[in-house]
Amino acid sequence: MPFTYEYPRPAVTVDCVVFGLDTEPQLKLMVIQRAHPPFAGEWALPGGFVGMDEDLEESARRELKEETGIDHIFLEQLYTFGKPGRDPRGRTITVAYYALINLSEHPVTAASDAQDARWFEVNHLPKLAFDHDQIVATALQRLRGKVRYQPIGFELLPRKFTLTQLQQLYEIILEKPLDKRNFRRKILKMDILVALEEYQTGVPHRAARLYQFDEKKYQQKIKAGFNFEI
Amino acid sequence: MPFTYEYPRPAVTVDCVVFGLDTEPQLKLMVIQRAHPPFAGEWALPGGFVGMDEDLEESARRELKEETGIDHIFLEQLYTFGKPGRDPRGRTITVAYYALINLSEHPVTAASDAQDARWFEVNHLPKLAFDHDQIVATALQRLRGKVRYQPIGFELLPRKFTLTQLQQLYEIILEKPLDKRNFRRKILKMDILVALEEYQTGVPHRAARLYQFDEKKYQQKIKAGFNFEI
DNA sequence: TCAAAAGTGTTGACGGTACACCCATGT
DNA sequence: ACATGGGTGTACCGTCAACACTTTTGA
Repeated sequence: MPFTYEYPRPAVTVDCVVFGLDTEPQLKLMVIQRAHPPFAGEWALPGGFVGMDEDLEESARRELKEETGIDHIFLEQLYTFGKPGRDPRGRTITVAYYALINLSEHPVTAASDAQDARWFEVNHLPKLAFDHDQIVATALQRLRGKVRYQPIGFELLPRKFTLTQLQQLYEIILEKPLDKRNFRRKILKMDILVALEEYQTGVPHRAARLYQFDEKKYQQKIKAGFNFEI
Repeated sequence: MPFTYEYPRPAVTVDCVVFGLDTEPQLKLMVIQRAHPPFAGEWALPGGFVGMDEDLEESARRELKEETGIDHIFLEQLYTFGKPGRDPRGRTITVAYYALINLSEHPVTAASDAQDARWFEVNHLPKLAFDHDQIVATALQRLRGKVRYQPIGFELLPRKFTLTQLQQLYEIILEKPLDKRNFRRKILKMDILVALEEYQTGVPHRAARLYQFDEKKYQQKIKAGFNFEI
């Protein structure tokens, strides 16, 4: 191999901040219990070393699948953390990703490097290994910022959802109440949802209409200069 | 060292996308001519390998200083690129940063690994080494997105500037004309600029008033819920 | 029939946009 | 005096925020 670089290298890992929305409704975070040192037995973000022939995102998806069973979800690069000393094994740089998932449609199974994989309410997280607290804080900040300008909130809901579910999602993430009538008017006016001829079932009150996010229509509108904003 | 990880590791580099605003006015990009293989003699972003005991941002600032003489500027992490094959020397992951600078206040001097360091108009860039075209494209996208919601544009101007300069800055970055009266009203209404009792000099027409960005006031307003938006 | 959430309109305030002329200065 | 950019106000329209009651359904 030409021009090979012969100096010591940092190790490179990926970590995944996976947010899920529970039915209560609450914003939750997926954490695993580490099976191996360092920090064996402690809670941490799913993640691991990047393979030599693996793209970064591919790596993140693989680790997530191996450690939690979660697959095929919205995943985006978040930030790269590399402060010397953040890993007791020696210099380690981690490329963090964040993911959004609908809790009810994705059962979780601990596997491989993890003894256990569990959802925790984001406001009641256990102490996390490494600098994972900081990574989660960064991810939350990103989520709060991004959810207002891009329609990523739908990733947290089931494919068919009610307007009240959607509103609660924004209320939880943005941590402030929204006006029902104004919210509905605004979101429907965007014309990126399809109203289904289907309704909630099993609720002890009037059943709400179900909606779906129309990705195609959204992409068309984007091209025409449309700006999503809550 | 406990738990040392003994598998092969990717190399890790940093690269800097440095934007500058010229007086013409034009948005420019700093590129260097590589002194060493691979791609010796070709144009590329300033950057290099991360030291084993160096934080990532520190590393980016060091490389920038070494290769271009530029120092003490606005610099933020952009994105991490790690597709296998992006560097002919073998697996290399690069953490890209972007920087904003006022051209007139920062003279440039090629040094160290670089034979030459130069500003190119962003719409007329030479072919760049590695995947640096893609990194620049990502940085431009980020700049266009961010400049509207955060007062980072001031980093591109001299400390004292006219409202017309500020407007032109936004017109160049956002690639669309803005209405003079509306722009002025909007920016002054924000109350984050201080109007100086100083004026342009050496212009063959009425001299414009100079303004300064008031960082302190801005931070105060942010805490009080203010949102910057152009 | 009661409890619980679904669904629906109007008004007033504010901010955005469009638009044209006089002023100050240096040559 | 002329050329060049500096600097200013108003009217219209659309969007946002505030606000309360009736309807539907299951228990």
